[in-house]
Amino acid sequence: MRTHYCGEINESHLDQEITVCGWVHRRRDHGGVIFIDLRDREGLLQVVYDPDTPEVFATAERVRNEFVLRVSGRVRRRPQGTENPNLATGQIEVLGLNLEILNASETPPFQLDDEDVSEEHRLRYRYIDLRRPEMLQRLQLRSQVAIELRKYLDQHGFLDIETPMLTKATPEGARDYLVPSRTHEGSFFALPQSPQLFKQLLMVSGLDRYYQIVRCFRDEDLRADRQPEFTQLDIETSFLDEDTIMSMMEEMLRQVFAHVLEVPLHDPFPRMTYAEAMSRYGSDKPDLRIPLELVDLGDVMQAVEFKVFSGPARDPQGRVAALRLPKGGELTRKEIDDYTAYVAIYGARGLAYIKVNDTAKGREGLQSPILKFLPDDVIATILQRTAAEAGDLIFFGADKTRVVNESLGALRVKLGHDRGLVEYGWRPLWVVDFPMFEWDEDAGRWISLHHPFTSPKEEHLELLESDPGNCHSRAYDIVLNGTEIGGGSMRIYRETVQRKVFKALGIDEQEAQDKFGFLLDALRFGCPPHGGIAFGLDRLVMLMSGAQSIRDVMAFPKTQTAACLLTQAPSNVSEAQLRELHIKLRKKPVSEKKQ
RNA sequence: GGACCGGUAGUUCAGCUGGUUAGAAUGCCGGCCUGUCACGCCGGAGGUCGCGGGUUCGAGUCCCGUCCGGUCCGCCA
Repeated sequence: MRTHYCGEINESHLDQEITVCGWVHRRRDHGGVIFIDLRDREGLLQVVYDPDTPEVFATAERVRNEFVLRVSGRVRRRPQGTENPNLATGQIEVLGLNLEILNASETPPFQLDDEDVSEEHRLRYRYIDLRRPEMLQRLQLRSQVAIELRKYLDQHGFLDIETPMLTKATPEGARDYLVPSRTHEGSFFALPQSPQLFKQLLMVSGLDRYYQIVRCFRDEDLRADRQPEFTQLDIETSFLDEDTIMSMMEEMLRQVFAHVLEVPLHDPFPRMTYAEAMSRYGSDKPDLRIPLELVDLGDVMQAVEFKVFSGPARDPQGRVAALRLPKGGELTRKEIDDYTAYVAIYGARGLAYIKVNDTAKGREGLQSPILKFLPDDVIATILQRTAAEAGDLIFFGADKTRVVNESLGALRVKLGHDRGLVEYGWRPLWVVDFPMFEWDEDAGRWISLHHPFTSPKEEHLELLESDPGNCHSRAYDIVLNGTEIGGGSMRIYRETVQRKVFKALGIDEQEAQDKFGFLLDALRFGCPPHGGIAFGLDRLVMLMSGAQSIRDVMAFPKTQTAACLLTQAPSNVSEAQLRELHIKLRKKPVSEKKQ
């Protein structure tokens, strides 16, 4: 019978006899007594065994680290001078009167108080890694966040409705995880990339406020914030417009942050158009904690002799922009070279810069290999627009707009972190007014920026055919401290509009019918105007817990090659299993990986 | 598909321009210690240097390949 958690015992239990269960965090012998620090998910409690109880003392001597114990004893104040201020339970201890070894343990593969254990070992022995207080707290936080989200949504009339895990492959978007059908030879289910279409169908049904905390699957390469299976808070509503949905979602997040972290978030969250975000930050998910901004210089660079600048300045697809780094004059040549290499990752062919020594002296107060290419009036404009001060460094990007945005946008974030410019706090932001499409060079067609079910702006409906590139959508993303934690949109609810969007995407009638016939059908049977949003729960909890990767807020994450080190999945299966699924392997599977 | 970093006792790491018996800390085992709590002291065990090949009189170290872990680009409607 468990009566208490170790970490819960406090002065209110003084002189009481209590029973706790837990793992031996550390056993020490000293002065003829045995000290056992017993650990559970709530914390540590020190239990003392002395030779006055010889039988129990003998058992205590057999105890090793990570043994599982049930301990009974009397709570007492620690003797004067032996209190441990580092422990929540450090003022009291338990005089052990009984001791049951529930299970022994081998020496664990790594020490729980070692913070530098490789992730490989942590994942291989995840069940031990999760014993660490840091990991337990993250999972507890995750649970609290989920509860607060559910509470808010329940109070606002949302229904939690489950949708299929075995569903239909989607032609657009990420790669699907496929599941072969045994009963339909040669056919496959796909695991859902998101429940997008099912939640829209629920709107057709009149379940006008839906939510689900749901696993989603995407067979794409991994990142620190991307796992092949991840959890989404999926939401859809009918008859509400985007302003209403956004303010409702804001309120939900404010409530979660207030209740879980006791942190107030802005009210309301600021909003910014996609165009402004790209222009000022080179990113559609700007980290507003970093006080650096891109400044456009295309207009003044068109006439300069320096082709590196004038070329992109004259190119309608090009951009010339500056990024001022306060006190950047301190950077060494090596550091600047490193940043040049850094922006090269994003396709930038160089990283021009000007060191500002004295703003009053004009050209003479500056230092840069490119100065000789720039006339005085251009230099004056640069200094004026960037608001440069003595000691600053101004970086330049000049290339295709996409390359300038990605490279300077990434540089801005890196400089912010490297130079300690990231401000403390939470900076949520709505990004709105996205383009419907972007041009895919390789495919030679337009593709959805959001997804094919996103509604175009009413006033842009005609542009679907005449000028898709300038057609904007009713989509909105929510960004927190530079991480996209959610995205949503008003959906298409009229069949004719949906057909036009498919057409703009190069999906012909036949394919539209094959892949999305059920949706087009549904839209004909009284589909209400609707819209929603989906939050990345892992990313949200990662930010709230200060973790560096979503793996740290998932109990059993996968490695970068999408493998599970704990179970050794994926693995080979028997010939018989494959035969039932009508699958023939072309090659013999590679032999099992070594342990 | 690509770039970069890493892989050496159980764990975290050091190991220089190649050199003879591969080290430290911690953990583990044994002994000592009358209140420890990162206890302390003494002793001990513990290694296919990820794997394969090559260069060399000689490889943990250099070269090639490969596997694994990580960060990133591409990819992620």
